[in-house]
Formats: sequence, C-alpha cells, structure tokens
Amino acid sequence: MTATTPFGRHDPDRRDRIVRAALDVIAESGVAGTSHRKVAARAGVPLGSMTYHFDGMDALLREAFTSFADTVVALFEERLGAARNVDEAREAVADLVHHLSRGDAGNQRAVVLTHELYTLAARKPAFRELTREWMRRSRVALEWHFDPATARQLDALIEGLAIHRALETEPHDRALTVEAIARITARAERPGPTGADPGPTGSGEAAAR
Amino acid sequence: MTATTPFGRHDPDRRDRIVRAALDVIAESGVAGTSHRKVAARAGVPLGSMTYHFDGMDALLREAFTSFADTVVALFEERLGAARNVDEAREAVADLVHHLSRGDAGNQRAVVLTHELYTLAARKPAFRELTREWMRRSRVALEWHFDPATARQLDALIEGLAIHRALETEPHDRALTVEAIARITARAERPGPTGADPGPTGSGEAAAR
DNA sequence: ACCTCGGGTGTACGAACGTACACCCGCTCT
DNA sequence: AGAGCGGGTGTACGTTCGTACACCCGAGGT
Repeated sequence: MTATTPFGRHDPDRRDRIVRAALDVIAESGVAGTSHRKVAARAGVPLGSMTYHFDGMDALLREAFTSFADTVVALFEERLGAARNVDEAREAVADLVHHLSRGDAGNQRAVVLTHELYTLAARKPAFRELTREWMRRSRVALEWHFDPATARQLDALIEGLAIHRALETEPHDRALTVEAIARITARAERPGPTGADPGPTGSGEAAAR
Repeated sequence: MTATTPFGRHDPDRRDRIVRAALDVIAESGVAGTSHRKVAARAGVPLGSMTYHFDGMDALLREAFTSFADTVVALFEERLGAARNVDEAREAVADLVHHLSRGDAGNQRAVVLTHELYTLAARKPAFRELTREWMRRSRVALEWHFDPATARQLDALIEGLAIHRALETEPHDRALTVEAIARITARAERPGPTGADPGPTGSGEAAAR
C-alpha cells in the first residue's frame, strides 16, 4: 500500500485519545485546572504532542466540547427517535433529564461538563456558537414530536430540571419531572400522531420540519 | 467609648470593597482567572490585605458568591413580594427571567456569575451547599404564590429559560417566556388569593410590603 | 518621653503553567 | 548504502500564581 503516513509511528487513535483524556481531566479538575501536562499524562503521550496536534489550549477545548456535545445530541436523537408517540416522547424526555442529572456518588460527569461549557460560552464567542449549535440540534430532535414553540420551552425546562436535580440532596424525584414535562407539553400535541414523522436515528434529522 | 479597634486605620468598608471587587473580577475573567493580585488591584488594596482579611482564595470566593446569591434572592423577594395576585406573580417571574438573562452587549454579569457558581458547586461541597440554600430561598419566595410542587418546577424553568435566553442571538422573546410560565403554573393556582396564604415558613419575611 | 503591641504591608520563594524550538530517528528515494 | 526529510519529542524560558513572613508604624500605657 502506498501509505503516505507511516502507520507504525502515527496512530490515528492518538488525537482521539487526547480528546477523551481532555474531557476526563475537565470533568475532574475543571477547565481551570486543565493543563497540557495533565492531559498529556492522562492520555499517555509526551507533552510535546499537545502543541503538535492542537494549536494551543483553546483548540483542544473546542474539540473536546464538540465531542461532548455530539455525544449528548446522539443520546437525544436515540431516545427521541425510539419514541413512537407523544406519550413515549414525554417518557423519553424524562429519561433524558434523569440521565443527564444523575450523579452517582460524585460522578456527575455530564453535569460538570455542561456547566464548564456554559461558563466558557458565557465568555468566549467561539464556545457560545458551539453551544448554540448543540441547542439547535437538540431542539430539532424535540421537534420530531412537538411543535417548535413547545420544543424550545421543553428544551429550557430540561436544562433547568437537570441542573436542579443534580444539586439536590436526595436524587430521586421522577414524579415531579414527569409532571413538569406534562404541563409544558399539555396543549402542544402535534395535529397528527408522532408516527407520521419519518425515520428516527437516521441521517435526515431535518425531516420533521 | 473604649474602642478596642483603632478605627482610623481599619475601615470596615475594606472587606466589602474586596468582596465587590472579587465579584467584578470573577464576572470579567472567571473564577479561573481570578487571583489575589487582580482583586487587590481592582479594590485598590495591597496584596498583603488579601491573606490578612481572608483565609485563602476559597474563603474569598465563598464570601463573594454568598453576597451574589443574597442579591439575587433579594430581587426575587422584592418582585414576588410586590405581586398582589397570581397573574402579577406570573408577570414578576417573567420579569425575573428577563432580568437574569439580559446581556447588554457582553454584560451578562448575572449569567456569568451563576454559571461560575454552578461550576464550583458541581465540584466542591461547600459551594453546593451555598447553592442549595440559594435555591431553597428562591423557592420559598415562589411559594408565596404557588404550591410547593409548582414552585419547584417553576424554579427549574426559570433557570433553564434564563440560560437559554442568554445564549440566544436575538435577545427578545418575551412571549415564549410568558407562555412557558403560564403552562407550568396552569393548574397550580392556590385555592384562595395569593395574599391569604400565611406561608409555610412562618417567618416574618412573608409579610408583603 | 519612651516602650510595647498588634493590625496592616511589601517582598520573596517555590511551584505550575503554555509554548517555542532545537533535536532525534525511521522512512523513502536515488 | 547513503542522504534527505518530516513527523514527533524533550527541554528550557518567561510569566503568573498563592502564600508565608519579616517588617513598619501609629496608638495607647506608664
């Protein structure tokens, strides 16, 4: 094979490993406590690889959070895509809130990463754009089952519920979550059944619109 | 008056000035970018005063965020206390969302500080406790007009709406906010008029002014 | 008038950071 | 076989940080 890249030295997993390690470090020590050195150590790569693979800390963070947002969006699309009617969609939303806010004894990975991203987004435009795109995609998934206005409100509600749930002492409170979702989506059932919408997890995400 | 503290040297404003300066620096540079030196420079006090007045950075942050939470709670109590019925309470909530999320061209002070606090809360128990107390007090104010379950849902909704509003490109969207609040509080009007409720806390703070 | 005391400060130290850059070495081409 | 090349790495530099601590000096006490 005329491989232009000598695979013996350069493994393509390298970049991904660094990105994953970066997310681990961020979740553990915060963006503030994240350094090239810590990420390099966690990923098992030399310090010099950091500046080689990424143009500075900002680029690394951007890539890491993009990866994180993709994961969460994929979860949204999977759960909402599997729902076959509005009631199942409501259940799926409750599951998402539950999942996003679960902090199994100091775990809270998703919650921490979300806050870290929002904090960045509040200050740096690049991350604000990234976050907006994330929100937009989540909303599209919600619009498979709910009208646009409801989707927006529901998206905000999910956010708030997840945040508050994560901060509470006793973790379980599903009834309240379900009730809140029911209220927000009460008058918002689409004209036809949800099933009228095309494929769920497929590629065509804008189909419902 | 046998003043044990020579007031000529020690002005009590000193500590408060430092706390206020700390909040300014946090809003501007984030908790990560906040240092004793920056705060000292902003407050116009020597660097040595930092370690003299506060036992390390953590104590300073704790005090600063306590002050911030107090301010926001005071706003909640003022607006909700002024409402004379449920409809006015709903309007007050919409105002609060509007106020908390307004980012006048990079201002976003409240939004930024909130995210910074949540990020800290996600990691350090002391700040988590502080945040819980803040949420509890907000909920109490909401319970002046809504039943406890609705208050909790509404509190979460306010959070989510404020966050999403702050991130959006075009700032104005009041109709959506009002609609969401109406839905969450739809079935939740208390039996009698708002003022009739003595308040479960029994403390004197429920006295509408 | 002198001493004492303690609140308040300036400075210096060790640690950790991002990043630039000289260097190494396996691969490829002649 | 030898040279050239470029992807990948180790190290060193300048900066910034929190904090400890020796020091200053005005205010009572005698």
